[in-house]
Amino acid sequence: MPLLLTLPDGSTREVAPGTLPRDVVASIGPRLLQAAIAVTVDGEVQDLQTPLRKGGAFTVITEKDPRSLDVLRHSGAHILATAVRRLRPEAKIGFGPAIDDGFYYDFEVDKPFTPEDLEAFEAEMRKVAGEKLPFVRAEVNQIEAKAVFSDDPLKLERLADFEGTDEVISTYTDGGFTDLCRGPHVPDTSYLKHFKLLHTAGAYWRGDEKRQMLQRIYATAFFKKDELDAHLHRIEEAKRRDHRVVGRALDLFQFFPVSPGAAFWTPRGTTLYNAVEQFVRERQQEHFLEVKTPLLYTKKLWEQSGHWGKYKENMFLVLNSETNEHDMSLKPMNCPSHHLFYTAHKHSYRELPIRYVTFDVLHRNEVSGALSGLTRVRQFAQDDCHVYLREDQIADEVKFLMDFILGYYDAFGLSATLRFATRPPVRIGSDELWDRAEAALKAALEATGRPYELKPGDGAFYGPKIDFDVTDSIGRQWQLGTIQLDYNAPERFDLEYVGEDNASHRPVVIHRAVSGSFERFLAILIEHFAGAFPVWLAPEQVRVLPISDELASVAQEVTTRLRAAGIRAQLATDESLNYRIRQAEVLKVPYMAVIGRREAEAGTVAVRVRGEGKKQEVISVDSFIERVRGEIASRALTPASGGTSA
RNA sequence: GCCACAGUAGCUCAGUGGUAGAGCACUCGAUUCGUAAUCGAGCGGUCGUCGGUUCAAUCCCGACCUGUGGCUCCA
Repeated sequence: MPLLLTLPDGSTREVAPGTLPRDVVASIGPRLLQAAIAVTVDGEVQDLQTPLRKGGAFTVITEKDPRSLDVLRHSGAHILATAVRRLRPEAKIGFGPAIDDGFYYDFEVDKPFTPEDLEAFEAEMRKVAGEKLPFVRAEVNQIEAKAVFSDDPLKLERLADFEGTDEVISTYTDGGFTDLCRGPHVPDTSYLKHFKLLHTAGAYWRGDEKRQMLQRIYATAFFKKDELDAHLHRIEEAKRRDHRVVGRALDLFQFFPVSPGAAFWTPRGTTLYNAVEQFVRERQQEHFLEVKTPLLYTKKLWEQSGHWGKYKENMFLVLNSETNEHDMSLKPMNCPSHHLFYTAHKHSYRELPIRYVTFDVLHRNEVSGALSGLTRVRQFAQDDCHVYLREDQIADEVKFLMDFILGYYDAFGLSATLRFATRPPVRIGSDELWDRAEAALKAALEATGRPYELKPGDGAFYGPKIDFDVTDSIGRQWQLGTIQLDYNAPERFDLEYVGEDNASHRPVVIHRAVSGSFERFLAILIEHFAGAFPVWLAPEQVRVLPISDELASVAQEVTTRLRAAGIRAQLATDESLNYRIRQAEVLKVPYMAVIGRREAEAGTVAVRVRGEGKKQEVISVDSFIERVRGEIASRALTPASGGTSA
């Protein structure tokens, strides 16, 4: 039976099964063969030397197709392994896939790799690429494969997974190096031209902390030099924006070893923190009920909520010195305390939905290796809300919360992607409850008409959720907000409302966070704006700069007026004018109000905008105040960045 | 938690087996300045902590603490 291939122009080809795509492409045109990286058959990417087994839509993938990059990078991983094996023949090979921004390869070695090793490997890779070694594909059976990889226990283990399946086992060889591999690959090693080894890291074999630690080498590769350069530049840009670096430079927060994973907010940082928190409060004023609840609870509550069983590892337990037992814990979540509030009264169906919100501090005992700046901490606060509602209100409520969340991100110039996460392997509650919860949330999500992605198995242990992944100004994604549907808590806490029928019913609970944790959200904002905050967020909004000391009293008066108008202004009289302008620029103060003799006499200020250099504007103090107040009140995203200047 | 790397003045960093330096910051003095660092002087460190090797340790070794990059986007 010949295979029928349909080309993009609608024409068809009949080829014998086992024909190589290379030959099909060559028959279309030799120039196309030169440009070809791989092909797709019926939507599946395969390389030019894997025999065709089925027909269907046939397209040629060139450098222009983003999918070709994965092929190149996967081949890059093999070339890395080839180079490592030449220099360290004893290295056992693990896995080496393409990943989002490049590729990696895992090795088992006695001596970990040093930075010098990396340089040597990279040089060797350039040699391998220069040798233009073809990637030769072979199909083998179990017995042959075992023989090929007899010295590579990790490969043998992978091989064993295929035992008893009808999976086609294939190997790829470039030069003297053979790897167990599904492909696809570029035709030969010379395709790898623009690449860089980035760093090493430890990685458990198969991600299992009980297995041995392998040495992973991370790298990246591109078809074009300018793309590689752009990528490396993005890495540099991310470093420049790193909230830990910016946070120090702008004096926003610090950490002390005496409280690992818990931030100390400086006066400037606290101002920023409060500005964000106040914004949330204002937005929640109308439809939410803010409460404050204790930080410390008895074990009994956590047993009831299920945390004691499922979440204890992450909780800070408090030792009772009398009984020598851990019978209390700092709260890692707010839900139980909100449930208590709910149960304190009888509720009518007419009251629902009820929305409790809290800004309380939470503690989670993250493992030491997981801590990282403000993005992964042990103490943090959430803009945490629990909604108690009737099942028939789910769709409206999800839409309401979703609009609330998306509007919030919008205020910071952040856009969000929606992800729907379903039941995880470790969970509480019956499958029937999960069926209902997932169906209800999905229906609500689809009723909003917004596009979303699926994350199977990624739900919370008590329910499915919608996650909001936000993209920042340099294209990185962060998971922030969440809407989680919970049918379990109402059971566990015996939550009830009285229905129209005068009978008792179970409400549903929705867990909602918008910022995720404030700590992490502020880290994201710091990086998103590169420290150049819009006026309403800026810790210091205006710096008043008299040109000489004789104008100090006028400048002081202007500063006082600005402050009286609710503007965070500071007067700077030290050193030279140039020096003070530089200080204000470095601290990314949005506005500088310069006052010389002319301004003092005319009752004006020369307004210098952060990042815009000498493009100043002389306006009256009154209109300057008006302008800044207006921008603060509207929470405008001005003055625009300036975040790209060094 | 595990692997690798790092820890020198408040910050950024240089340096050496014979108990340490720079720039900025800070203090003082001079300068009073029209848009990104005025000049000079001074202060400042048990070289993360504890132990070991050594005649001698900030440097070599070990442990600990803290931080940084990671810890399957399955061959």
